[in-house]
Amino acid sequence: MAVTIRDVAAAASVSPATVSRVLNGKVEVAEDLRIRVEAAVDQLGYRPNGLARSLRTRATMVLGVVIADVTNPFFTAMVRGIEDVAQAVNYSVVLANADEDLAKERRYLEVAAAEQMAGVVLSPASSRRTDVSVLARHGIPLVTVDRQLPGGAVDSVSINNHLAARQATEHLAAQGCRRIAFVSGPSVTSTGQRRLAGYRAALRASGLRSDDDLVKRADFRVDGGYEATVELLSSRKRPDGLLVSNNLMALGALQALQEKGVDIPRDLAFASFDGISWARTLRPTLTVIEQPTYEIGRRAAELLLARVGGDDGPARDVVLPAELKIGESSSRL
Amino acid sequence: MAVTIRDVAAAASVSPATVSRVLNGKVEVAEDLRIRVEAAVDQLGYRPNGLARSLRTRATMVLGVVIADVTNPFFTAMVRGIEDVAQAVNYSVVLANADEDLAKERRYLEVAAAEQMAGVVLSPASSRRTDVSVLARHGIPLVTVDRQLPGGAVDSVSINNHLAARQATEHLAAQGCRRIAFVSGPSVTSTGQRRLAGYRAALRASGLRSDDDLVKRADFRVDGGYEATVELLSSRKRPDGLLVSNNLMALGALQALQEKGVDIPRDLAFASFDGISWARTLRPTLTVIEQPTYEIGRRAAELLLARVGGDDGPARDVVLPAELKIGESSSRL
DNA sequence: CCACCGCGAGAAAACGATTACTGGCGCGAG
DNA sequence: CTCGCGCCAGTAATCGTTTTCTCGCGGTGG
Repeated sequence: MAVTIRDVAAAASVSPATVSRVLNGKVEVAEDLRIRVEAAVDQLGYRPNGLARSLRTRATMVLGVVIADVTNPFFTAMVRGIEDVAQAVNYSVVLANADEDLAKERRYLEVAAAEQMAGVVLSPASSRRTDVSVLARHGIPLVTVDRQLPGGAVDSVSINNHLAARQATEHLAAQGCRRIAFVSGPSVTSTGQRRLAGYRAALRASGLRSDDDLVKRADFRVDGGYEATVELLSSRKRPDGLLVSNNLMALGALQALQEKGVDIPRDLAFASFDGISWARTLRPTLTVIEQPTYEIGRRAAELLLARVGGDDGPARDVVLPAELKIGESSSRL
Repeated sequence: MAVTIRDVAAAASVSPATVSRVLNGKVEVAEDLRIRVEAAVDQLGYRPNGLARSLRTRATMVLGVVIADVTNPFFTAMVRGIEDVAQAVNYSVVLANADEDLAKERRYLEVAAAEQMAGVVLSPASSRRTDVSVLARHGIPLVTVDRQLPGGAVDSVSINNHLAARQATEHLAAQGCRRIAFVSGPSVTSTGQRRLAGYRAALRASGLRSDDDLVKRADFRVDGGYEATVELLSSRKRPDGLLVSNNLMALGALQALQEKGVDIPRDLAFASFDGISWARTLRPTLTVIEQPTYEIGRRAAELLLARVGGDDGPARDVVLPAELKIGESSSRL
């Protein structure tokens, strides 16, 4: 059914080894043989079996990208950056959706190992419980993005989440907000932790009282942001500022605010992480901490390809600048 | 370095064959051997090499999904449907981003073939020039989604694009629009063709004159939608209705309309294909043709898995219902 | 009591490629 | 002229599994 290298060899009256040599072009092969082989190849429509090849060479030209949420434009934009770098050197990129779920994440890491992917880009579902040992065991390089793993043993690309959250919170404080609420991501992710810490640091720096009722943890999804915000608004003393720690939750929050008739920015100043590139049409325009998503992807891919190429220097943590873009949603002055 | 089945066999003092049998659980193996093997497996942390396994069995438990644009929530939502069905029967799903680019698409189809994926879900970049023969040659089942291939030889899941476009256009006409413009997708995609045809049919049915200046082709991306709309607005006789044939272009269109100070729906009634989940927070609310994205993914996966399972009945075209959801953006009465 | 049958486990072939090794040939140098 | 070296292509080993085949053992039936 499928045509193999032996079929080609037979058709060209040469040995399989010669066919292989022609195809990989590493060593010289006599002109006439090469021509016969090439003719046979495209007459038969031969495609090498990638599995067999990879099994033998112990290397694929495929990078795996295991992201936390495939429906989040933050991650998909990043993927574009990875792809562009990878394709330039002839690597393919496949995506897997871990869905913020440790079991799925693990499963896909095992797939990556089983398929002997050349390298993996991962945004770990949990800083503590994500287990990347399966990759290490197979010698597969890993770069984390957006989130980090403890120990500092693996390369990472991210932004300074603590600083970014702090700046955004201080911005809200500077706008006169006294009760600044925070919709946090899962505390098991490094970004969740650091953004929360940055928020708290900003409150201290601004001389504002930290109030546990003002912090809600959600799951980085739209519905979670919605519910967290509804809760925040149901308290006796409503917040007058709100920072949401990712884009999807921000959408949920906005909907909740709208439904409750909260006017932005008059009643509440609003800011969130991760612009949604398409939010330009929203009014009021949003104040966001914008991450260089495409660049994050690029850098991650570059780091990874360097490792794939044999670089075994110490782990690097690339920290890219995030920008606080102030829009109408937080302008109260 | 990596631990193989022979290592396990040696550790358990059995033959590799026995280890394989224990792991796959097909045939009975004596209790004591089984226990020894299992102990050795998790003492050594053994993971079977997927490449070798797939090479031998000529089958993987991986489905490939090659989509036209990974940053488009329409496609990623669909992926979730595919995943849920696949994971339920222990298949993994990997994504590839063809980027509406025939070369990249081809490349990923070849990767799918080379990796001997069990099946492929594809939204073809071109109805005519997309070449899926590499899959056929390897006997890899294929299901197209959102778009179809000519010949009716492969399973597909989509909506009735002609009807949907027609209904939306007729709705705009019923709102009193006389000059209804259309921002079309690439004419090389089946959806692009059919939506355009539906639009034209509606104009005829409504007794409206069809005017070529009212139709702009763009590329299914935000910027394309923006530019097309700017052009439409720059004509002497501005349209008073606009249908945009996908979600990303709709965003671009909205931005253009906003910048040009066009009031929706007073100056222009607006409708578009493919809801954007977060558009709920937009004012005015949008009139959209909403596709059952998750369900499209589910059905595609089910069809595909049936084929993987050996079903070789005639090709099926599943047509799911789309719903015209009327929002404020088109309500002029 | 022997032969055969069945069963369970090991030996070995296979999957389809790459690549180390081998052998033959041609050419150059001694 | 002969020896040897180098080059090129073919043979065969190899990657890590699965699976067929084979073999040995024990039990049963004739």
